[in-house]
Amino acid sequence: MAYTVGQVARVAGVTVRTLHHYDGIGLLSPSGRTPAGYRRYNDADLQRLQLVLYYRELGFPLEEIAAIIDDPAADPAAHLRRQHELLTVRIKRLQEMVTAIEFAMEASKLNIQLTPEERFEVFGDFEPEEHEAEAEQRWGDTDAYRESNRRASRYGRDDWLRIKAENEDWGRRIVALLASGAPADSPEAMDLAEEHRQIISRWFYECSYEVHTGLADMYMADERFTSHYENIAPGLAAYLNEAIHANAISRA
Amino acid sequence: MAYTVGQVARVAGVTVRTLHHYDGIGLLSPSGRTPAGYRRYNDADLQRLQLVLYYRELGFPLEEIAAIIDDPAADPAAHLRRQHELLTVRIKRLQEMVTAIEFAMEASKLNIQLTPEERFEVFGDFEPEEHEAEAEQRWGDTDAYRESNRRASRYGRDDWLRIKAENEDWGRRIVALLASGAPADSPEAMDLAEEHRQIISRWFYECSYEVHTGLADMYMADERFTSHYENIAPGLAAYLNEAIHANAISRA
DNA sequence: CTCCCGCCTGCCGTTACGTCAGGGTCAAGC
DNA sequence: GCTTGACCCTGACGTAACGGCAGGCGGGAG
Repeated sequence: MAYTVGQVARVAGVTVRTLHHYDGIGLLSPSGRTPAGYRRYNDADLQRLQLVLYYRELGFPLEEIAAIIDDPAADPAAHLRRQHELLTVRIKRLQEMVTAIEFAMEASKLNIQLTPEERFEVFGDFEPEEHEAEAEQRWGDTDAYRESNRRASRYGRDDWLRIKAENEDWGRRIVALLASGAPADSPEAMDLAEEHRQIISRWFYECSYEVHTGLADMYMADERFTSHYENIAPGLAAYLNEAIHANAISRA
Repeated sequence: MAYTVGQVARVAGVTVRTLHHYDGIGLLSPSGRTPAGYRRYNDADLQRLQLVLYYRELGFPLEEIAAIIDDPAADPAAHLRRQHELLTVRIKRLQEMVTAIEFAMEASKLNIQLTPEERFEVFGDFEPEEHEAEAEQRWGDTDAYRESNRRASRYGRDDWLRIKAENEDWGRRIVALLASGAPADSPEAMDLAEEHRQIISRWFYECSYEVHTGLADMYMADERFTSHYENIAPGLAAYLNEAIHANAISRA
């Protein structure tokens, strides 16, 4: 029913010094002391310690942990639910890192060179939530968006490598075409626009000509997309936009 | 091809100060400087940074990370394999925490009270590896051991709750019997011994009478087991041992 | 009564940065 | 050519979460 520091430390897998520290900062003070001044922990203290350790494992600073635990509006069950949720989020994050590693392993086997952005995708501050929120706002709750998400979540590393390879191949060809001076409404340019549409259809969602031109206009309106294409080759964004429109008109 | 601190920081999701720090301690010094003294990072630096961040995420101290990365006997592929392995270990650990949480949620729903040991199972220093290594040494590569492991790995929280409940029920009854003064070779004691054998058979592995008596002797020889039973009630370990032997003889 | 282990309270050390302070740099715009 | 704002530099001190040690009391086994 009552435990000394050493016993608590052993069963909880922490050091005595840690318990002293938690006592010192008021995060976990034992419910009592012996006449000699020895700390005595009871079951309630252990329960609290368990909460502390879980939240600590999840990366919270101790001060915040104190606030969370002392929140009067949180019963034990609420903590369990919360920790469960946080744990699954962390696991998901680590699994993303695993797929990133697997991706890199595949890429290195195939001698594909990763860009810095790809390298740090899992760390970078592109903030998937932000991204996703923006995409949702922009795309709305359209069928295409949901379809894309549904399909994308099914792809494995091999698929992504294929997509990447296809995309890079296509990119090289349109850059070459732009450099060659062929106009954006030339048959070659329109063919590449058509190919772009089919890549999207094959891998992400059914992309009609109408949807395709809408996509092209969005590319132009969104600085993030234009800068992406402009970085590949200056003038490419506008060139692609024009080619997509020409293609849609000629095939309609 | 060459990046400033700020650019590197943004893409890698760290602060500029962190890069300064890594430079300061020699963990990651940029390959060059501009005439004005600005740090210039190239692709190789970014690659190294990526390694650093992965190992950091995995909880390694920076000094150790430097040693790992500068290990001449580790090519990029080896790092990928290593990180992959470490990540899966961490994921497994977190998943154990999840099952522990789920276990606690179930237990709290059913109003079952957890013991401190159970509470800290996932943290405690019982060191599963140590445990497992010992069990393997002790049990050898027996069929029973493998069977037990195979079955145990299939159980979910509900199963464990059932096992726990059954076990506690059995425990209460044998403690009561011991307290009642019934001798260890009384029919009641032998019935409880038989029940013990069947619990093991049902949940873990086929437990013959011979195996059962062997198990009982091992309990007696192993201080960890005896102290477990002695903690429940003094004299219980020896009582159970005797009852199991009596039961095996009478049914043989 | 002694011995050894466990507990106590300072107090300084360490890791991995955060956070200014004080001062140069660079590209853009007037 | 000059300003301006964003970006870079080097100290230097601060912080969180303990680790580790010193110096001293407590307590039960022999």
